[in-house]
Amino acid sequence: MTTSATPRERLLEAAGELFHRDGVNIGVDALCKAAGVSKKSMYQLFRSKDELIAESLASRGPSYQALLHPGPEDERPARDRILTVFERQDELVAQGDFLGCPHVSTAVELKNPEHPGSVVARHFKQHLTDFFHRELVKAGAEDPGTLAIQLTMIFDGASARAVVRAQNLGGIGVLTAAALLDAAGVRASELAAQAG
Amino acid sequence: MTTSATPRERLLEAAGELFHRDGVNIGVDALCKAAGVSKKSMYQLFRSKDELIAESLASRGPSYQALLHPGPEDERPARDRILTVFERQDELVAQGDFLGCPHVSTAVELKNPEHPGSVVARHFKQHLTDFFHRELVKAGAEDPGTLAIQLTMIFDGASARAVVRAQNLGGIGVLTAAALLDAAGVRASELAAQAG
DNA sequence: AGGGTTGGAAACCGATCTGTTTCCATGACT
DNA sequence: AGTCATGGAAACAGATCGGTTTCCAACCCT
Repeated sequence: MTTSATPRERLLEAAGELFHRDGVNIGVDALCKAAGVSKKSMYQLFRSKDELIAESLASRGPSYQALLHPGPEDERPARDRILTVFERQDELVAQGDFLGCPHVSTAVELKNPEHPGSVVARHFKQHLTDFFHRELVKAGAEDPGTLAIQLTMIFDGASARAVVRAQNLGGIGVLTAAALLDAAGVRASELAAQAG
Repeated sequence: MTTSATPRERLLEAAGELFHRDGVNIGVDALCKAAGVSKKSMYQLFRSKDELIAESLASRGPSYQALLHPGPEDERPARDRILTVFERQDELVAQGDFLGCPHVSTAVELKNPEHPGSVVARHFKQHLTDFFHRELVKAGAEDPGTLAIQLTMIFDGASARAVVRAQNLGGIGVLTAAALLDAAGVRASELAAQAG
């Protein structure tokens, strides 16, 4: 029985997992059953299924981000902090239970870019790009704006490969991100140029 | 009325479009209505909706490929032929009616990698990788296998950006692919080393 | 013109969808 | 102990799902 935490938390947790595993077309009945919450309660806590989609995606954002990003206690150079994201992603893919980035998958399934869930997905991608951008500025990269977008693109490309189960060379994301950083002059030996 | 071509062709055409635009969860009724074909005929021509998904995806593969790949009459160096794929993709994205790679979207929605539609998607991605590989071998690249996969990954990453409507720098795919080719020594000035 | 095949329109099946409602068991507060 | 709010179980509504079947109009060939 899943009777810990509040009904709202249980719903967000179950929704986050089931929407990702089975797609956003999973029924509300199955969702509520998994959460141990009645439909009545669900519709008191959320206006609609669409709102639950968006809120569950948003609620899992921080933990997903924490899983990928290096913490502030990691004081290695920006280049290593950036590559950490791709290393962690590769680990998830290697574990075999990686179903693609939940935000991208949800946006793909929803189709409508105005859907609240698509908006959340877009914001999450922006957060990732912003992280890359901050680190690239620290590293003194020449065009951090473009490079940050390129890195995000590689991240999503690596996700897509996992989804279609394309032949996977382990570490292809790290390898490609590193190649781009090299090309941009953000080398391993580069000193972090703090502007603080 | 859509009464040209055979019912089978009309179905494949409508299915290819509607599955892509509305997702694979669109109903068989809507599909048949769009194709001007009865459900009875549909189920005489295809064993199930799942088979129709796979066959419509497969049937649109060649034209999608022709849209992206340079033809054999394009005798420019391999590097240019490779970049053509990304240029054409950028054009599609810029037109605004780009909903992501149909193969990746379908695989994302189906979840099950054993689904016949997912198998078709995987094969399509392999074809793209194979094209890159052939060109890279022609260009004498050092590690064509890895680089071909990296290019495919960039292709899918660029698709994902379009789907989530992330901030789009025009030509980010071309730019990134070119950077990778540069890093691998497949330069614009490189002479094609035909092994024929 | 007449016989036979093709294929569309639509009813039908049971299951499931989102969302609402009713009913009742439980637990907290006084 | 008695009142009251919380929330789960489940029936319900109307629509739609994938898939099957019936019926009939339109065409083919001789």
